[in-house]
Amino acid sequence: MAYTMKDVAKRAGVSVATVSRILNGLSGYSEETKKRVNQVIDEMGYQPNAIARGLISKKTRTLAVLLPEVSDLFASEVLAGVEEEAHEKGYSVIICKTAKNGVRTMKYLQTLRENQVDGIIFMSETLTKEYYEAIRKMGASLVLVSTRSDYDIPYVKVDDRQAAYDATSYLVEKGHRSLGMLSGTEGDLIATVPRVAGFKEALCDHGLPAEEHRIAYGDFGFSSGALAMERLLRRVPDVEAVFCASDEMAVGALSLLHRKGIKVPGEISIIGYDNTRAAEMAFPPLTTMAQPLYQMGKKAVDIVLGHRSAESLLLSHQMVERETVGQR
Amino acid sequence: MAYTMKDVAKRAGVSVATVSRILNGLSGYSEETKKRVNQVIDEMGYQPNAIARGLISKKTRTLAVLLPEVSDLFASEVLAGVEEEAHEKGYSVIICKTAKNGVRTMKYLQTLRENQVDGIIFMSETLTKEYYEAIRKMGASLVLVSTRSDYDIPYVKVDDRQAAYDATSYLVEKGHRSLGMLSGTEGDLIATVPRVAGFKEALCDHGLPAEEHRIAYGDFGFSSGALAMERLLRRVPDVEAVFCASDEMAVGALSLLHRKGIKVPGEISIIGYDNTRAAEMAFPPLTTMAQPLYQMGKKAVDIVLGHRSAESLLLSHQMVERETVGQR
DNA sequence: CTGAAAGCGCTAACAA
DNA sequence: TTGTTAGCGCTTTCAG
Repeated sequence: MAYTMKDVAKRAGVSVATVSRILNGLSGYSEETKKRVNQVIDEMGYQPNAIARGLISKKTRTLAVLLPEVSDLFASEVLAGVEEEAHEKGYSVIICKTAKNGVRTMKYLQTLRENQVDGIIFMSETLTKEYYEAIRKMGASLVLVSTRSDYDIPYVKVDDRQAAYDATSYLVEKGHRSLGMLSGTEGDLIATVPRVAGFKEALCDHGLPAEEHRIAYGDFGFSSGALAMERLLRRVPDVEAVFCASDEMAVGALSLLHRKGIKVPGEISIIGYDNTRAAEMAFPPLTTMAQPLYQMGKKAVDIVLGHRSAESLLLSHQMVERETVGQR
Repeated sequence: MAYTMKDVAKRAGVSVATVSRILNGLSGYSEETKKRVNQVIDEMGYQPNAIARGLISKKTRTLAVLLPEVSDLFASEVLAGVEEEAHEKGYSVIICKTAKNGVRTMKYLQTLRENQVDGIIFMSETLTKEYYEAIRKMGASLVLVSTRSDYDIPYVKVDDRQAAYDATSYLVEKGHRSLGMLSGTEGDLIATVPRVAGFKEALCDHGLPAEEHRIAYGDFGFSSGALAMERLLRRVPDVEAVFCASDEMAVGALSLLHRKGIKVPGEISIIGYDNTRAAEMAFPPLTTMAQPLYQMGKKAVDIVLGHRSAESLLLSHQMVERETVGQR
């Protein structure tokens, strides 16, 4: 059995109250007793029990991250940022895979409540009313990452419409005139609609055709990227450059193009989105519209801990030029 | 303020002991009171407080995973398995990035002790005496993933030497005679030495040259793969097939080969290790020696929870044939 | 400057 | 079948 505060108190010849004060840096003891108590603590190798502390303080110094999928390049990059910042601030982080499943998510929310987590970081999904209510009731603070909601909840994300607009414009500036897009899940209000809007808007503003058939939908994944690219090729045989809604889809497209013997960027230019590790590992290295994923994770923690006045953050996107976009 | 058991007891006209019994499925109450209490619980939306429960039971139903890096294809795949199995068993999982740093690791271990985690899953690193002692003192159960130690601690991993042996033999069977290896960090007892040994052994058994200069060391990462491949090419210009100690290094090699205009598998065959997502996303899709990463995560949880009698598990590796190895 | 004592919300003897 | 009560290890008044 590990030592308790009582043991320390007894051995140091003081009361537990005094030990507690010293441990918590409060006032109310002499330098002398402090020294003595600290010495005893070292001798005994005493460590406070965070559970007991949490029972009283109602604070557990624990955060939870809810994400659709753990083994996902996008998510794990953000997660890395969360872990780092939380660690620096002295918090632990619990991971919860929602699998975009309502029942599973609610079950997690219940566990989190029982475990009294202090804050929740909710990623890449729509916050339903049910989720929102559950979180509100448990009294945890909340921040959204890469999504937003109608409720007044702080979020940290990139301006997707603008980023898509900029990526598309970049392609146009490189001289491409027949553009196409490999989009994410059709109808996805969070990650698809704004990007499609940005894509079309950029084309319109540049006086280029923006018909619906220039957009091939997928699901953000690698295979869907290859499939969507194939469809796009059929529908727009003269396509010169393609904006992809995720790096994974872009890499899928690259793969298909390789297979067909179509040169990138020689014949077709490809631009990705996210700047996950997949982008640097692609061949040729993928030019992409970067989201500051790691930073987003760190900022989310700052916000959820209230160090950043619960303000939403629109982080800036950035073009990362590698080798899949050519000049025409 | 959320309701407590006392509130429920009062409202249902029973004692807290009875409520507790009902909640924990113990015996000692009539069907009638059970019904009434449960109804009150629903009405009030009462939820037990796991912190208070943990204070008494000394069990928190929380597991921790210690890994060198969060945003790593290998680690996140294992992590996904851990999360899934833990969730099924009703446990939460805390992530701790060690960054292969002793101070950081010890700090985490202290936090974990204060938070009374029930079990620790320690991944891909050497368990130092210091770590071991700390974990033993806190009384958490422990399991090693993708590593092992001199202490008698259960582990779940693949037989690296054998897997490397098999991968190399596969290359030989395909008719390749001048082989090379892109290895991980030189001297790494866990992930490098056994694989190098397996590689050499296979070559010897097949009567092929296995000189040290056929092995180029890197650090398991993408860039180091490209660099190592370049070195290997200089040292063994006629190399026909290369066994890589990780998929990332293999993809790095692929990248360099593309750049040099060397055809894979036409001129050189490449085989990876791990079967992470990088393998399927590579071009050409990477043939690789798969480790059952997700399964390893799940098994680790089973072991650490004692559902598997603290037995070590040597999971079987498996060749995943894709398109980077040719017949000669 | 220090200690006694009352909880935090729950479990588990021990009684009844 | 039920209730009473003594803690779990700690924080925090309130006295001294």
